[in-house]
Amino acid sequence: MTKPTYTSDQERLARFAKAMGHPTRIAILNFLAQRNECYFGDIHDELPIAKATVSQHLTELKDAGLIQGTIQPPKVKYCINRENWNIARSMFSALFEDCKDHNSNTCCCK
Amino acid sequence: MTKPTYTSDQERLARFAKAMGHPTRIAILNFLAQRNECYFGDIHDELPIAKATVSQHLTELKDAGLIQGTIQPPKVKYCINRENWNIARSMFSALFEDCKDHNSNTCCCK
DNA sequence: ATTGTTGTTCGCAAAATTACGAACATTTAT
DNA sequence: ATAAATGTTCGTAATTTTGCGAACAACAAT
Repeated sequence: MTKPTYTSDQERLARFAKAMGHPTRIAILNFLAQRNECYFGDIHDELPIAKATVSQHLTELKDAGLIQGTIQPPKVKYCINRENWNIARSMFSALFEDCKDHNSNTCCCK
Repeated sequence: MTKPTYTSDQERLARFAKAMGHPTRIAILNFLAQRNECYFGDIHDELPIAKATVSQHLTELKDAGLIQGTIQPPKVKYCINRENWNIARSMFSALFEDCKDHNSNTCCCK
C-alpha cells in the first residue's frame, strides 16, 4: 500500500497559486498586468503597506516565477514574466476545464 | 496621501488562490474534477498523508468555497462546488487575460 | 565629499499553516 | 448491547508567513 505522491505539475500549480494567495500580491499582479511602467515606487504607492513588505511580496512573486525585476538605477523595474505567466494560465485553465468538461449530471453532490 | 486598499475582487481571488496553494489541495481538486465518486476515503487513499490532515485540507477548500461535502452515513461525499468553481475560473482567467491583451512591445522589462 | 533618492536586507514579533496521533461522534452490522 | 467502519475534532509541535522599522547598499547630482 504505497501512498501516491504529488506530480510535478501539481507542485508547480500549487506554487503559482500560493504566490497568488494574498490580496497584496493579486493587487501587484493586477497592476503589472495593466501597466507598461512599473517601478517599485509606483507599486508601493498603490499599496497600503510598508516598502519593506512590498519588497518581500515582490520577491515571492519573483521566486514563484510570475514576475521579473530589472535594475535601472536608481530604480527597479518590475513586470510580468511572460513565459511563466502563460504556463500558469494554461495550468489553471486546464484544471478548471477538467471539471467543466465531464458530465454534470453524474457529478457527486448534485 | 491616503493609501489604497484592496478590492473585494482582489480579496476573493486571493482567497481562491490561497486555497489552491498547496500540492495536497491541488491533488484533491484534480481528483474531484475528474471523478464522479468522491468519498473521503477515496480521496485519502490518493494522498500520502494522515486522514486528520486530509480532513483539514478539505475543510480549507470547503471554507474557500471550491468544494462542498455532504454526509452520506457512514461516509462523506465531496465534490466541486460548481457555482464558485465557475466564478474562480472567470476570475483567474480575467487576470491572466489582462496581461495577454495589452501590447507586448511596450511592456516593461522586455 | 555630501546629500538625496530608491529599494533591499536584517532582526524581530505575531499570527497562520501544516501535520500527526489520539480521542470522539455517528451510523451500520452483529 | 457491542463492535466495526468512517470521518471529524482536539491538542500539540514545528515551520512558514506576514509585517514593520532601522540599517544598509547603489547610484546621481551637487
